[in-house]
Amino acid sequence: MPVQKVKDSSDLDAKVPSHLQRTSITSLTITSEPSHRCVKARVVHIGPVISCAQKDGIEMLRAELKEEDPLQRTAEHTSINVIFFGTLAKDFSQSARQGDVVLLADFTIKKSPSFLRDKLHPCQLEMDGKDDCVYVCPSAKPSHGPSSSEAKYTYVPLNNLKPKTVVNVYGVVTFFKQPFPSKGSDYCSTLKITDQSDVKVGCNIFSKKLEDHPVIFRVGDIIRLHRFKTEMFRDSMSLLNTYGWSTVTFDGTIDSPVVPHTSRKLFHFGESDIRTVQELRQWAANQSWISNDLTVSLSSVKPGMYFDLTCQLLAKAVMDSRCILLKVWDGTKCQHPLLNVAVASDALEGESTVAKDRMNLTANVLVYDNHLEVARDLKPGTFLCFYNLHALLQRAPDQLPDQLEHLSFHLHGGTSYGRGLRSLPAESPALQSFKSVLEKHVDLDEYDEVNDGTLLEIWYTPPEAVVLPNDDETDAEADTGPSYTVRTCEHNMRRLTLARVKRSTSPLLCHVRARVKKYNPQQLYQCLKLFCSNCKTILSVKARVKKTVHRCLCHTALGVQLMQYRLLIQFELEDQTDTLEALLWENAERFFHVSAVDASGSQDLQDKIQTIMDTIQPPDSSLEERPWLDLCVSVYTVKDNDRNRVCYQITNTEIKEE
DNA sequence: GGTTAGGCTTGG
Repeated sequence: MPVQKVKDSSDLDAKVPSHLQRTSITSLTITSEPSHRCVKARVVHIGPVISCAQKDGIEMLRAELKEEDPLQRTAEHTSINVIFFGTLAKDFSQSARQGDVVLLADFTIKKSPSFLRDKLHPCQLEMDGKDDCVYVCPSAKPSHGPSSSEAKYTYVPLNNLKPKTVVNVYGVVTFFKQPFPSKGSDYCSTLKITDQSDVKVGCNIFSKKLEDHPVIFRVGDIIRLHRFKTEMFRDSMSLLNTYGWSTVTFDGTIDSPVVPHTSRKLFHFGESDIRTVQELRQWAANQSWISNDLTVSLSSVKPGMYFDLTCQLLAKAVMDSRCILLKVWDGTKCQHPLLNVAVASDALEGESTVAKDRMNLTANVLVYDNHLEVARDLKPGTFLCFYNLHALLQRAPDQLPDQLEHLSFHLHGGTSYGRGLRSLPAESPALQSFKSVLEKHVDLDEYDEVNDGTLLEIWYTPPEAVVLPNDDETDAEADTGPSYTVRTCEHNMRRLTLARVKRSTSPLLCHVRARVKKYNPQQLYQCLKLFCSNCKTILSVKARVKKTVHRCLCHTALGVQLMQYRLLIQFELEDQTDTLEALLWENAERFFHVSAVDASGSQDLQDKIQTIMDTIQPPDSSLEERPWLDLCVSVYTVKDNDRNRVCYQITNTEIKEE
């Protein structure tokens, strides 16, 4: 069945076959039974028809749909990808436009392979065209508000405003501040707008409710104001919201769908609004102030600059009561070395940025004072925009005076020059070009990076170590009972307590007797890693990823690198005196008598590792019930953000096999 | 039934 067009959104509802139940995008899961369901949603993006090499050259098209149900619009996962195959792809490409509302049924639900990257929806819909049902309602017929009885709203051009009147106006935003707390009881939005009359009018909006403030992403966005009061201020006309006020905003991009944004459940929106928005877009595109775009990518940022940055949040950490660190990237490489702000891994929320740090892709943004209110609620993965971000050269701690200074980013306190930040919805038109840049980094995303950034920094093979001479403070109290492990080294040393090991200086090789308090990762399949011996990148292996090559991160001339399977476990050891975190890395295969590459393909070998771990640390066991382990431990130092850091690694030790 | 802000940088 080809794609069918209908005239009105209500006609779509009439097309719903009686046996089908309308489902919200939000509630779709991989286990949803699709045969009785249909979705109605707005098309926010249509990709090109492409030929899919993996599927015998069949044509396919990706479209992005957004929830239309107003009750669901604030929920999570309101947007979803739909893949059309075969003739349906071509049909859809010819029949549907961005902004149209579509009704889909008889789709299949698959896991979305791009979810980690686009954060849209864990599932995607697939339609192969055989019996599928696709209805399209063009956006020229608005789906909001009364469609038949168009109420008459009069919009006053900005050069015709008279003082002390209540008016409706349309304008293009030339300046804006994100809502900020006023000294009174409300949040305040401050903007300046203009129209074809070229008169600029200041506008203040006061409301206690943040969600009622207009959502403005950039200069050039278009805003409609209803019931605003005019008043003279410093010889110019200005506008202030008054009883019954409302605002609706639109993206300013020419030829993008005219999609109204407002928190109001009911609002008027008709053909004339679409025309007005299109005319304002056309006019503004030729104005000099619109090309004065402050949006800059990391690749072109210069020291000292104030600029707007569209980016994605990778990780965050509270620094103190007046400062939050946001680690972000925009997929472009900065020309200046970027400052890395060191944070304890347990204070960091979000993914490890170590691989991106190494490629000079991670910008560390320090967000201060009044901006904390917004920054606090941001979740890693969110797309966001900083306004009036300040790029500053800074010396890293411990950095020598003759070394290159690093670029840091500060969102200073206050709202001067529109300083602020806000999250962007994943389908925002402001993000479309940005997302295509991120696509180029898909090779980074195909793997989960190791969650704990501290592990990544400790890939070094421990250096040749000093063997500590005999020491009086051996662990006399330690159980002299059997050990579950055996040391394979030939050092003849007495044991040290963990407390003594911690006080020692590196490099050092020593023997300890300890129990395992806990270990990471708890899900043992996650201990299997892919390791690039060239650039020292460690990647987690997802079960379905079979690729063992990657684009090497430090030596681009070497190109694609083969990665090796490795095992990596972090132990927390304990004896009577202290606890100690020690890695099992270089010695892991010998420790378990299992090769990592074999384990990658064998459930039996993975089970063997699990059995060993269950013996070392029986589930739900008390510390006393756990066996003692005789271990040889290497104490060594790594550079961690220009600081020396002492690490411990289990070496020369194997599990005893009966 | 109506204060707040009414753009205009810089510290950390």
